[in-house]
Amino acid sequence: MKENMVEYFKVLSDSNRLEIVELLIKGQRCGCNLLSNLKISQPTLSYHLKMLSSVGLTSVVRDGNMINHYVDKDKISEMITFLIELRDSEETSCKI
Amino acid sequence: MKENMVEYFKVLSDSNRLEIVELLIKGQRCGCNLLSNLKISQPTLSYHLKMLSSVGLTSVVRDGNMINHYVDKDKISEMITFLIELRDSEETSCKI
DNA sequence: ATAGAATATAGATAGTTATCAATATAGATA
DNA sequence: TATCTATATTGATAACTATCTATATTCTAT
Repeated sequence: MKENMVEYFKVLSDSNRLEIVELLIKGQRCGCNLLSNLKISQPTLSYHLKMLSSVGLTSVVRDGNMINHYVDKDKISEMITFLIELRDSEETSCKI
Repeated sequence: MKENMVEYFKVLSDSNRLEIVELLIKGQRCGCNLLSNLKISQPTLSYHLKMLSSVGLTSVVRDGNMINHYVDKDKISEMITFLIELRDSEETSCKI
């Protein structure tokens, strides 16, 4: 679980990737659409999209020539759950 | 807001720092205490603690020789709020 | 004032990351 | 099949990161 979180945090710790997620969460899009909304080259976008899907935050579905990307909201929910549990850890836990 | 999030994600995207936050959230601790719970050198710990406090995720309070660190839970709450709003963004938003 | 403990800084380094230009691949369709 | 569009890969590079050892600083208490 925690190792997953480190991966998710890492992937979201780049402003271009976070922007991509913000765009995708409103509905799936192809790379060419994303490209017109970002100030990066196509290979760089491809690299970022690969990072996102490599940890499972996004998935893809082909549509003819285009490849549509979408966010797996369950992964976002996992992050939310993790952070809530982290925040609400009891102070009375064993400190060693 | 979003730039803050990128910073928070970056700081939490290292397993040692996430471990530090998990230890600190249960109650404030000094570096020497943290050190005994981690497999890193004292300077490396100092470096990580500085990263955490530089973005405001932790703060410090001196207690004699020791410096106690504690997590600012409001920052964790900010992350939770951000992720919830991200996840629940309406699909009907403008796609351009 | 000196000594000891806790913490910080400096300097070095191996590894990682984000980025690009150039090129390759894959799929659709004329 | 030839070509066009979308996407991926390669190779290069500058910048950044995590880590260490060695050393410095800071504070407390003797």
